[in-house]
Amino acid sequence: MASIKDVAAAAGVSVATVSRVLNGHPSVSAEARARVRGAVAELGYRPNAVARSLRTDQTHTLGLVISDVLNPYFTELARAVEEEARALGYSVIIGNADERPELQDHHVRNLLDRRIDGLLVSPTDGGSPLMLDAVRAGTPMVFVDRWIPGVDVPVVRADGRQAVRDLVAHLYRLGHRRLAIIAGPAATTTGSERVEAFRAALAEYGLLLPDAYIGQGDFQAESGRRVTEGFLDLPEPPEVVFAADNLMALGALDAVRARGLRVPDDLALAAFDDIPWFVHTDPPVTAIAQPTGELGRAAVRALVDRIEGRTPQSVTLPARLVVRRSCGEAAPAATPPTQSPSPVQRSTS
Amino acid sequence: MASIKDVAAAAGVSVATVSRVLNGHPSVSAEARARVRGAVAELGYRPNAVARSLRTDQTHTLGLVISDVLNPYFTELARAVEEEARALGYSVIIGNADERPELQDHHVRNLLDRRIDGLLVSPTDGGSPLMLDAVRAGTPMVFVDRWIPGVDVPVVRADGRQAVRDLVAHLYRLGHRRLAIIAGPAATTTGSERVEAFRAALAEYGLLLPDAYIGQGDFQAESGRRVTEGFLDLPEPPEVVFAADNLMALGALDAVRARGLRVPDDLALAAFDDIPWFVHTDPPVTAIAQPTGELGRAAVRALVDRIEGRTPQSVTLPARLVVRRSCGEAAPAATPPTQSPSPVQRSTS
DNA sequence: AAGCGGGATGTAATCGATTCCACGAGTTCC
DNA sequence: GGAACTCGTGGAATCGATTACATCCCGCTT
Repeated sequence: MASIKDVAAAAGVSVATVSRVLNGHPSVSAEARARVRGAVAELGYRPNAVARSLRTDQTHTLGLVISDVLNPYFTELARAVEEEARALGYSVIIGNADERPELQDHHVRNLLDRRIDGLLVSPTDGGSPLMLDAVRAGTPMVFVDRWIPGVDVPVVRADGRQAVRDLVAHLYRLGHRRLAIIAGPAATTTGSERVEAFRAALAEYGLLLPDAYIGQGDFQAESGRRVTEGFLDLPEPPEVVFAADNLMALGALDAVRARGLRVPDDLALAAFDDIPWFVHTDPPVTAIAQPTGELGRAAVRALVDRIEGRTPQSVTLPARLVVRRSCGEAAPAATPPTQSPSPVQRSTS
Repeated sequence: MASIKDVAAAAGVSVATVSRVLNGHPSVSAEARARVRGAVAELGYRPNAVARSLRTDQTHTLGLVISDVLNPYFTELARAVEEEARALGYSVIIGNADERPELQDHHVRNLLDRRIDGLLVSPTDGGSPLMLDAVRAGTPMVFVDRWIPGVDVPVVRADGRQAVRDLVAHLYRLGHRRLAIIAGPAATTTGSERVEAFRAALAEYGLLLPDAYIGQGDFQAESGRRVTEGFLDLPEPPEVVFAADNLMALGALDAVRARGLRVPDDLALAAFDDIPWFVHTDPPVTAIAQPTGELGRAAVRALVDRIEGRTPQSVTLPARLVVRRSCGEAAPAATPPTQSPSPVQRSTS
């Protein structure tokens, strides 16, 4: 592969001049510039990004460590991140932690070794020493979706509290009183926060969230199935389960169906994270939608601000409730069969 | 950040010795080895992958350019690729082409600039000069899922012909005679092949595939919707639509539902690519499942073989039909409600 | 005792870029 | 006319690793 030396030789100039042409440095004669351009085209020369990075100590690359690529929420996030990064002149390397802390560490280490300019993380746990060291060492970092308390890193996330309150209002109105939740890992902020928001919303209606109605999941479909089976085996099963993410909701659907029961008649279902498929499941699933794309873009902007010496801002955006049919019909009104009439907000996807 | 020089200084040896310890070179005394190890630990030293790559001309990185991250098929593929690569000591950089040739070129160029060791591509089109040049220049490359005819690059893919034949047999048995297809872009192999396989299978039953029953899609949901609407507006609409990928099937579902019609009564539906959600849609969707994980792993093995000087093999694995309820019930037998009795193969997911 | 072999180590070249500094030629200004 | 500048250019140092080659030392053979 042609190097800058070959170009210099072909153009009859020094490598310094070639470099100047390539980087748009003003102090090059029009004639030299033309000769270099010609040589570049002729040789099909492309600068070696590895060499350039070594010299400049910049890779123009962002690392993104997400918890699970198979989760549509995270792929949508990843897509938005990549788009915004590209627009700002950065590439993105994605690491999939698969909800496993040791895999997360593997990717963080790998990305750090590659000297990425900054790191976007949605932590699967309370934070390994590795990540904390990186922060302390000054690696530009931003948390997306989940974060680690007590660490001085900007956080870009959605606040679901109001939406959870709307959800509980919706459920209460439909007559449900025994409400259960499939929680995410307590080590994640999204895991514990969603339970607390749910509990607080229930309290407003004088309802309690007994321990038996808190199932411990891990954000994967299988755990949703397992927890739901546990709920159904209870002497007094809940009337509703609220899954803290879309994959556990999928597992819950599996479990209900495997018993020959039906949603919402035998058990109502709601989920955190809205995805396109929820419109077409049987029944369509009521969900809390995050502004995923906006979150991804805001996170990139914050990280790039930090990298380029500006002051990054934490960002919190509201999530919103999207009512469908998985919790029961509010009123048998004359609406299209896809959507349910909603006092709160109507599904539009 | 500490460099090899700092380690050398701290350990009281030369950088050459440090390098030898790091790379497991035998000719280092136990004592020097221990001192270097100590210095490495104390300084928290990590080798700079950028510098190492420049010198060795190896990045231990694979590029993966996929057509669409939002398509669950490709995320599953990406996940398998990353896993296998990691097991073999490589990292993966994913580029999302979003079915747009110019974006694909952007990512190929970017990956090449980064001097990745090899490239895994699922081309969105017939192949840009850039990609063809890269092949000619000797960049190790393997095509996954889709490929470019006439280019000497190993291909790892699924053969859906038998499964399509099984699907048509299934449809014929259910009494359907007017079958339509939502095709992918003709520039992609999967786009044209699936149409041909479908046409050939129809021919075995003496059925024709008229032009009006071939809708031109682009593997995105929106095109599935548009094409399906076109089908429904025909004087003689088809009884079945076969979507060439899962996203177009989602669009087709949208279109049918928007008209207040029902699957399979008003229009039956089948899709290429099976995904977990198809079990829970209303109705569950009959699909052709590819051995996605196996494809991803085989592709990585082929690419790494090529990179490490062995001879890579093309691989073709069979796809299989998974019958659910979206084409109608074969026979009202006493089976669980989730699954339909199938003469061919039963859904197990 | 001289010579040889081999293990441990260091010196320095190298990968492909960027960039500081020096130099020569041409301008401008007094 | 000469000092001071500007502009275009090239030489060479540098980033952080790897590795060929040279050197030194120790022990063994003949």
